[in-house]
Amino acid sequence: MTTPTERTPRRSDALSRERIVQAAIKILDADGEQALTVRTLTSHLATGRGAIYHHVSGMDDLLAAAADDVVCAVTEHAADDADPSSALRGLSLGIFKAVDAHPWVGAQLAREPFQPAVLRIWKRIGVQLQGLGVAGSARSDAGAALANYIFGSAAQFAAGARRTRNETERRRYLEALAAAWIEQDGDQVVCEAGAELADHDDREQFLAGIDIILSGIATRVK
Amino acid sequence: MTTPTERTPRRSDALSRERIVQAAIKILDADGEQALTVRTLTSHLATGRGAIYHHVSGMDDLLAAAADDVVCAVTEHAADDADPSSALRGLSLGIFKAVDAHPWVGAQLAREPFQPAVLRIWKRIGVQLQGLGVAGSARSDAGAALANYIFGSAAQFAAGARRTRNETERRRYLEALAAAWIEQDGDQVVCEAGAELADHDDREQFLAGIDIILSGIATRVK
DNA sequence: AGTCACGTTGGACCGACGGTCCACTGTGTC
DNA sequence: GACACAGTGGACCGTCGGTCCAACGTGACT
Repeated sequence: MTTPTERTPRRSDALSRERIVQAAIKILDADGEQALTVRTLTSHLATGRGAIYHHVSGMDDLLAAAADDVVCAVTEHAADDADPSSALRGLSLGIFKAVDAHPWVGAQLAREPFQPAVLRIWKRIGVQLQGLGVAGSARSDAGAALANYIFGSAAQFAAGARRTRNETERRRYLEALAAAWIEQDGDQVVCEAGAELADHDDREQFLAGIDIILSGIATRVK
Repeated sequence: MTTPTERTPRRSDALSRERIVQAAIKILDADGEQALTVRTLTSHLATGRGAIYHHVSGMDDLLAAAADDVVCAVTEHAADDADPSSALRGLSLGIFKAVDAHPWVGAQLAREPFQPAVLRIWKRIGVQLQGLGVAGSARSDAGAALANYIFGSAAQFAAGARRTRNETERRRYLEALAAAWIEQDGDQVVCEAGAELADHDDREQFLAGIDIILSGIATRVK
């Protein structure tokens, strides 16, 4: 018979949602996305399968929570004092660094539109756009342009990082790719793009894209 | 003993890579991404499992080929005669329609950076940017801005379509989502964004984003 | 016309996955 | 000291992608 008295939450050590999420992040960072299974997780936590499902509803929930944890660290520390454009650049760079350090976050951001991590980013963008004087549906449009560009880029970086783990491996991979690409399509544009592929810097290119979008927004707010 | 003579490719009917890809597209369109398994595929084709792997290296290969088939129809029919900006808008709209009709393509485009379908899009964008007078690393930057925005948007649409299959269901879902969002964060920006969420038109917003990026590119080419 | 090599087929089989279920345990409450 | 129950962990389930291999039948060669 359930008494109407307060139920104490029992002991606070041992398993908890927070500990599970942290363990998941550790596995994801160390061995990548495909390494995170319920089995590896339970073995890291030295527990059984069922216990985990008392704190987390499933893999989707866990991945969303892990991504939110990483993104939260970025958005919280984002500077508000700078002017809105700088703040948006800073936010973007922060997300880039986070995805660079945790490639699985990039894939996760593109996977599910209304997960906490994504909403967090939308909100930060929205606040800064307001500071920029953009409002109404123009703000939605501008926010979507920035957010979807960021998510798209993040997904591409994540997929790239999944293939190559260090810089020389990456360069070799891109060169081979460009060569194969040029071979099967000798178009001039393809040749030029292939030539630049191996040389380009992901970070610089990503930030250049942010600047392009900010310029485009600026031309409409006047 | 392998004779040095030409080997004829045997009969041309029966199973083929093309037939397998078409069957996969039919399944993906009818029942979504998670419905495409090697088992459903073999049952649709009335064959066994091993036969499929003689024509397709695995699920990744199959999904990439299916996406390429859809994207190819878009890029081939894209108009070249219009001015570059219109051509880029037309290409974007074509991709939007394709993703709208085949949501799984959106998820696939964001999954793997150097699959054929993605390269096809990159190339079309590159060609039109050249027509716009953008060259060198500026073209890479501008192309990345457009492409990653498109891929990010496509992934978000795909995920949205995965949840809701008709318009009223979609509206109800978005309204519930906006309400939940506003409830847990009463910020003014969040409230306004939530209010606009249910009303906005994906297609218009997507095209507005393209225009923003094109404006941004235009300010740099002068 | 007879033989035979080999590309093709399809089903048995494998290990691993996410998730459910339930008997047990150890703790805080009465 | 007895009890109730949140928390735990391992057995178990169905399904997945992928491999393997014996059987088949076509087209090429003699």
